[in-house]
Amino acid sequence: MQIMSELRVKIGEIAKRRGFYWKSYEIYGGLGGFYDYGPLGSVLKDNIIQLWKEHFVLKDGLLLIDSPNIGPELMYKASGHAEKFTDYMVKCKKCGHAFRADELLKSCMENPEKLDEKGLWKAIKENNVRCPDCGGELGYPERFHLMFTTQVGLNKKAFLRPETAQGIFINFPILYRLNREKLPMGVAQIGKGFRNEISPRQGLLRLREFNMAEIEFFIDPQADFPLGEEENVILPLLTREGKELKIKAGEAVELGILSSPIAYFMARSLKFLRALGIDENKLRFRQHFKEELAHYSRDTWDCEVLLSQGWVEVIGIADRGDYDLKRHMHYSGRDLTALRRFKEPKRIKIKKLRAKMDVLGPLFKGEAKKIAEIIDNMDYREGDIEIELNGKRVKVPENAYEIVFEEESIGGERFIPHVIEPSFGIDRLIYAVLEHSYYERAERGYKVLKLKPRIAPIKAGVFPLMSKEPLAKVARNIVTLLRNRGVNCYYDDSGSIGRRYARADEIGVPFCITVDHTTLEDSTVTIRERDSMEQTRVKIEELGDKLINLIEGNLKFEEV
RNA sequence: GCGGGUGUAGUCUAGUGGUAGGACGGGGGCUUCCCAAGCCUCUGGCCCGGGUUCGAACCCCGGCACCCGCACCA
Repeated sequence: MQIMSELRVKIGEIAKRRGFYWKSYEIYGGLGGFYDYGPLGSVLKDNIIQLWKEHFVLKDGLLLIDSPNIGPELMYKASGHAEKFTDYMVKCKKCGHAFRADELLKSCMENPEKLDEKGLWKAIKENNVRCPDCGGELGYPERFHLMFTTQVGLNKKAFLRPETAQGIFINFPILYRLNREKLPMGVAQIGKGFRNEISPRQGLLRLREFNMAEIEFFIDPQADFPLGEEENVILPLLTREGKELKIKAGEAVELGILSSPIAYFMARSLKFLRALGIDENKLRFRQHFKEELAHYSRDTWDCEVLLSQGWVEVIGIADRGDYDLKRHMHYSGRDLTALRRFKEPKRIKIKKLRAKMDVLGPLFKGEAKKIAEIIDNMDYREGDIEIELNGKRVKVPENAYEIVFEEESIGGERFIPHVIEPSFGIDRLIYAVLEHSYYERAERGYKVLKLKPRIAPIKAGVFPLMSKEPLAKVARNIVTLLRNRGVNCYYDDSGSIGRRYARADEIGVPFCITVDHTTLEDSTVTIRERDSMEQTRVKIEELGDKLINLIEGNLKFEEV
């Protein structure tokens, strides 16, 4: 563990010195839980997001949306966050120290977390709870919100979103239509989330403003969910009961350990992490304990990665059931259901009532039309009917309506879709990638980030062997040539060639191009591969193609 | 939020009541120089605020941040 926490320090040191990330607002003394991404970190983040989009949005055919960070209070009442994302605090009137109200009451009652503020206040008084620090009298419970509040316009209360998910749920009807009213439907959103953490520590791992990539996958709970080619992916699981197993996705579903959609997204996530360069031996899916589940969740599996601080959640795959759509339906009054189509439309014969206007007209005069409408919409019944009209009870005689047989064709039934939510913590992934990529060569504490070429912020360094003409000029031309091909590269002629390789290795540059004296004779340059430190010569005119193929993974270095 | 620790150049660090020294890095230069080579040269620092003092990087108080533990947490 000693070595592990040294690793965290080393990553943090490189991050700041070379420009991956650093604490925000340092010149004003800093602000906890906020980080800046520097020139390298921003590109690394972009590359990871780009890979995520390819891996999920493109390959799983997801609908990508982008909704606001600020949302109205009512929406967060509906989502449950306004209520559940709150803790009650009590402050000591004497020493001013603050405590969580339910914590103080734990010793004298059961389930204090279920109390509202009045209940808490009553319980504190009844049990004569005093300040644990000084014994002073405690004040009235106050809310401590894990959501940041703000105001829209003059006085409309609003929140900064704690997750991007709500922006997807509330748009379900539009998205469902855009998906041509078909399920399953996956919707993705990449953006920021905000949580006013009580104690944000550990660098990028616990931020108050963080980047997330979320998928809300809407399914019909009654429909099959085929795993396809993910069936044989081997998943490392740690169940709620503490069982550790490595098992094929398909088998885990058969044994009832996982539901199909959860197994599917585990397999997909595993492949994504592999592409990022996460060490597969330091990765597991851990099932949440019952009491650990978020208020909206019925089952959750965290994908955890072993880092210097222990196992850290980087992805959460939650079964949110129909919780969110149901709540938003209730609070907004809108229809958020989907249609489950029958294989063949059902034809049903129904008995209905139809008003006879020739009888109703003379009987009820001006009110006849309204009464007829009510009768037409009534379920089948017999005998005289009593209906309410403008607060009055009205008796409609049996002969004022007739019974008709109608045949209706019903194409399907409406239901509230269930949601599977794979949620990715981008900042945590960035940190995990850095830790898992870091190693030192035997000589002189030489530091290397073995970032995969696809996500490495800089793909190539171009060096003249000596900073002399015409070598330097040729090297500069190569930089221009590569940039025109879209390869992010840089020129460096400072210090010895070894030092330039070392600088490049430390920030994960996968390939270095060197212009030497041979170049002047036959227009070839060397490509040096970062991890093997081996070199090969290629013609300048082939350099662009070969480098791009190396970066994309279409070509292995040994094949060049 | 509680308890303990820490805060000196970009990074790591020496110093301790008389306002800072090193190493590495970074810039420029020299050396036909392929894995942090050598030489010359330049660059740059006491977390912030208040107090004690003739004088504070050092002592005291407050703040901010970081680390360890507890608690909390998607």
